[in-house]
Amino acid sequence: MHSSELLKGTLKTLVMKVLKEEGRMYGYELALRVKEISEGTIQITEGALYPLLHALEISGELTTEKEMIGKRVRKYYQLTPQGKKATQNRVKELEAFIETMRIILEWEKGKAHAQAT
Amino acid sequence: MHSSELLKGTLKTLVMKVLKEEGRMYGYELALRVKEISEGTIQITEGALYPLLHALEISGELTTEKEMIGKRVRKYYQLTPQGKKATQNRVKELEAFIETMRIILEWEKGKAHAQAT
DNA sequence: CGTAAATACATAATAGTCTTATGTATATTT
DNA sequence: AAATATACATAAGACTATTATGTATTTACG
Repeated sequence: MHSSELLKGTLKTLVMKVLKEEGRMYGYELALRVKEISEGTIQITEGALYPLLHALEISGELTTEKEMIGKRVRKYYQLTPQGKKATQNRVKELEAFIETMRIILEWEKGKAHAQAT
Repeated sequence: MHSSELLKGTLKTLVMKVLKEEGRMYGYELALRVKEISEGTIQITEGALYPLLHALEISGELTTEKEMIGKRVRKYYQLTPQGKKATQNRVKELEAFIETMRIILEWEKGKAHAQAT
């Protein structure tokens, strides 16, 4: 289980990335999938997930559809074209950030590091 | 320049890591070094840096020494043994988290990914 | 020489993001 | 029958960073 403070700032990107790959998901499913892919190390809490999804809907990055499963409402989310573009940009940004993190974590005083070109 | 929200949660680890490598630094120097190593993409603001250093001092992870440079006070920071251990743990945690991020970013629906063993 | 930029510290107000707690309700497992 | 899982939602609170503000010295530039 990763320290939760590390998740800050990356959660939105993760959710959007998974949604982009899956195409269409409901909230609970999304949380389970992230947990599964991360091998149990990332558990999205409901208090983080639902407000995040609502915010993405308001900003036009995803649309929702309600479905009745028995007597229960299930809310499916799907990225809009705008949301897909935003996801791509966010993913690129996160990849670049991760690369920077690696450079710093591998950095040692006085040692020059090779650069990927 | 990385989106600042990504920095949340990783800043403390970065600062401690750099301090561990350098051994002894003052705040301004630390901010410049991080900027330098990250090739300008991470700029620690003063409002984040100084409170962070103060908090690390209070929790016993670093000690400070004041030096007069001309008429100006300069405050040097140095990790305590406890701080060095904490840094190692944090670095390991961040590395594991980064690995998880990579797994998710590389994950595509229906594609199984090889695992490092 | 005077002004801007850099050096060097610090803190307060504010914003953003997540956790924890709470609430509701149905479905499944033990 | 009770506990757990499913499935949504929101409010209170904590934490972390930004932006703004403040002070003061030193260096660079025109």
